[in-house]
Amino acid sequence: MTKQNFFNSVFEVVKLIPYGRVTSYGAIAAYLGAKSSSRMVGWAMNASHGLEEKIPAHRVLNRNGLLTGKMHFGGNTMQELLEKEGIEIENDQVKNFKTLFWDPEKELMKDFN
DNA sequence: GTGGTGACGACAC
DNA sequence: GGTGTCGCCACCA
Repeated sequence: MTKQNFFNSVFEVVKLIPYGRVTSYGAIAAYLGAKSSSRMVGWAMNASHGLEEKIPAHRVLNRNGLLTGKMHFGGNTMQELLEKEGIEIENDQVKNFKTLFWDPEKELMKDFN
């Protein structure tokens, strides 16, 4: 629980995203208590590039389930990774996003109970 | 210390 | 409903 920095906390949450599930920047931001600062989540993802830790940033999408950051993965890497996990992508957007959506606050709180 | 920037979100038009 | 604008806060130059 090295909550040294904001984006470090983001990594902790992102790494908790289960296989074949996705979440949104806003959800993570809200979990960290800064839903208004969803940009910071994306900024944290930017830092995940050079990290040794394997951050499944491809599972983090924007509020619409759109693969906003696929360009940062390089081409369609992000989409291929999601499809490899059984997630259907259509027009750079996750199908059944509402179903595959993984809310950290909800899921983690359920785990505590 | 100040200013600019950003893988977003919400609201206004 | 699509587009434009503001806000939000951490990080870098």
